Amino acid sequence: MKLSKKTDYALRVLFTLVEHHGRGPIPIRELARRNEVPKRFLEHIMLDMKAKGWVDSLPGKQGGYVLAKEPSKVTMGEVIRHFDGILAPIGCVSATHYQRCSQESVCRFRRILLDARNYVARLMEQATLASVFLGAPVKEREVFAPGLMAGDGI
Amino acid sequence: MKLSKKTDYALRVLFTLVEHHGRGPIPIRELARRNEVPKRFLEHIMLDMKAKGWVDSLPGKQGGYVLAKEPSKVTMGEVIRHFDGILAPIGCVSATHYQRCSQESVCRFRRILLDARNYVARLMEQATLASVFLGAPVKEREVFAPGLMAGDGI
DNA sequence: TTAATATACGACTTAATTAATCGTATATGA
DNA sequence: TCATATACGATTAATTAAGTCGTATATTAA
Repeated sequence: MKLSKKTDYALRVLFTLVEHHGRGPIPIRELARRNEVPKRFLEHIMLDMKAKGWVDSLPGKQGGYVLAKEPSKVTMGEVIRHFDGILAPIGCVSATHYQRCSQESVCRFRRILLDARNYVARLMEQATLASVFLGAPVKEREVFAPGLMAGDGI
Repeated sequence: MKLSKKTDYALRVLFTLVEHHGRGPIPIRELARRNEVPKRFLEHIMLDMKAKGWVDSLPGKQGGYVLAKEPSKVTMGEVIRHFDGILAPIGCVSATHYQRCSQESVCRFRRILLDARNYVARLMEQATLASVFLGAPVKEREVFAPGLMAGDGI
């Protein structure tokens, strides 16, 4: 699950819209500036998200983009899947983009990749914009040091 | 963590060598055939793995490749990191290839990506060729159905 | 009504990465 | 000494990611 820039940008903007939810539209110019996303590139991303029904647009003066769904009704899994296509590390363990591999019956490492995909998929599918927004940004002191893992107190 | 073909091929071959460990060299031709890997492409992969000290080569008749380390001394994490460079879904939560992101202090989803990277990194770092080899191939009945997750009885 | 300010959207470009292939040199041992 | 291996740099082909550009259209505040 390598995140593309597109997905990264989309998520940044979505959380900006969540933060502003119910307080009118934000123009692309502003969304691009606040999240350090190339404006012309963001146009396509927003259009794409509008088609998915996640955001809505209002043209003209005072126009811009608003969230079209409740933050609790959109998951990170949906967003990542839409832009990157796959959550799994390899096609043969993907639920949504399964691709048969000739080695499946003898493959020794498929099981562990399945484990990885299951954890990540469950994590991302239960992560709504609302629930993730509430979990505040990671403070400096909380960040891992190399070798320090989840469960070690983070 | 999207696995490249190169990593996939490398792992396939490594497990073939684990299976054959202590019973002499296997020529590339055979490694390529058994694992459905393009032979000329595999040459580079083997060379690369030789440089890493994971395999060793014997030229001439009866030559080929053998495992150069004990299967318990090589982890899947090392192999994936070597060929794909990064285990984390994004640079800002990578321990080995950390890349600062200007949005870090305000990013809402960094925490959850860190969670994903921590689980996967720990899983792959503890997965030695030996331990993974012992966990037999996944049988058909054990494979997920869409929606069925780890912990649901798999 | 019109000028300013938005989004809409296809076409195009550029850069990077991935996944190879090819030719040839060199080492080994039966 | 010849058949059979690996060694290894050069090159290419295909795909994807990332971003730019021109222009059309909708809205509304003055």
